[in-house]
Amino acid sequence: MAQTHLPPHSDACPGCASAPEVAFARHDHAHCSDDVLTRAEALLQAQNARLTPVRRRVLEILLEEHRAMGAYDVLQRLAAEGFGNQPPVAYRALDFLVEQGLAHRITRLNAFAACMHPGEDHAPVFLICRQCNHVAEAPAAPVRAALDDAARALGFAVERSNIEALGLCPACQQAAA
Amino acid sequence: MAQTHLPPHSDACPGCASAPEVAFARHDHAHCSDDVLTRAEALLQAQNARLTPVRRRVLEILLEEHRAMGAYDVLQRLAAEGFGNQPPVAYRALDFLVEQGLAHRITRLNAFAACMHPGEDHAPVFLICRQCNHVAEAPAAPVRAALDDAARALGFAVERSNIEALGLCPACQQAAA
DNA sequence: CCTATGTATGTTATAAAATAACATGTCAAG
DNA sequence: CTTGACATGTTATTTTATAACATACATAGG
Repeated sequence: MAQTHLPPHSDACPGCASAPEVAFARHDHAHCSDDVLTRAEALLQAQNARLTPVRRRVLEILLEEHRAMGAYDVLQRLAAEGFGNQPPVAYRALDFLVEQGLAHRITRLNAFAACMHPGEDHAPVFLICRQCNHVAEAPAAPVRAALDDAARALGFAVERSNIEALGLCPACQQAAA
Repeated sequence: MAQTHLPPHSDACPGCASAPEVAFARHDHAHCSDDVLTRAEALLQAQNARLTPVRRRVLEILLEEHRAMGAYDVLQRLAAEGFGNQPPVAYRALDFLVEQGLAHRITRLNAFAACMHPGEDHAPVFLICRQCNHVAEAPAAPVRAALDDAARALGFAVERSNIEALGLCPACQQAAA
């Protein structure tokens, strides 16, 4: 996949940055969304793919909510805005976004989340708090590298990966102690 | 979780060993199953958990088939053998086995597979061939280590992880070329 | 300009996966 | 034996996902 040469999103957004202390913290992230949308448009143009109204709206919804959402949650919002109200409408848009690397599927939760680093070559690693259900996307280049090594040793060529960890986020660890 | 001090299964089973060339190869693996069952009994005793008939049979089925199976596939076999034929029967046994580390859930496939290394401290890494649908469980200590590092950097404590890679197995790569 | 073609959306219907809630059975400690 | 904890069985329903087909919409070639 063609990589763009924009600076990574995390460089520009203090809220979404991969700095340890904020990934699980609340923050105003309106401009993260704008940034991602701009990048998304550039990426899709490069792919000759179209960011149609439904697709765009789904991406916006995921960005606004800034959390993992089920397909039916997304669908409900779409329907409320005059788009189709049948499951395939949501699934098609979500699948498209995942296909294009603009969103991730979190299989453990049967849910989807906007990718905060579109266009950057990265393997998504999701940290899911079993207590509060918050999800953070962790920087994962080393994990992906280790995975590729392990796969290569078996002659297996990795195309896509899902790495999901279940555990306790910092806040819930404190609450537990 | 208490670790036993049995030698790892892979040391004893040439077929299931983590050696690169065999993980994706067919092999007679009857004795792998026996071995795993023996280990499972020991592990459960240590946990004060019971390997009841349904649970044992489910584990045997997963071992016999040596592939990822959907809950309803397992259920069908259970029903044919006189056990209950409603979904909860299968799900409960499968959930129990996962809980005890005797089976893994492969969320991408909505499927379950017997763990070939019960009792050893390991993170399961699954390599799923998108062509032939075969699944291999790869040795993954380094991947797990990288994941723990990434999580620790965010203050997140990993308890369980699912690492799944989609791609092409050696055979299907050859077929494609 | 138009119309053929591919692509996207809308809709109906159904399949597949998972769980809630409750009834029944089993087994071992007191 | 009986009580309590745990396991299984069963009914019903919810949640997630896709198949199949109809309609619209953009755009490249005539």
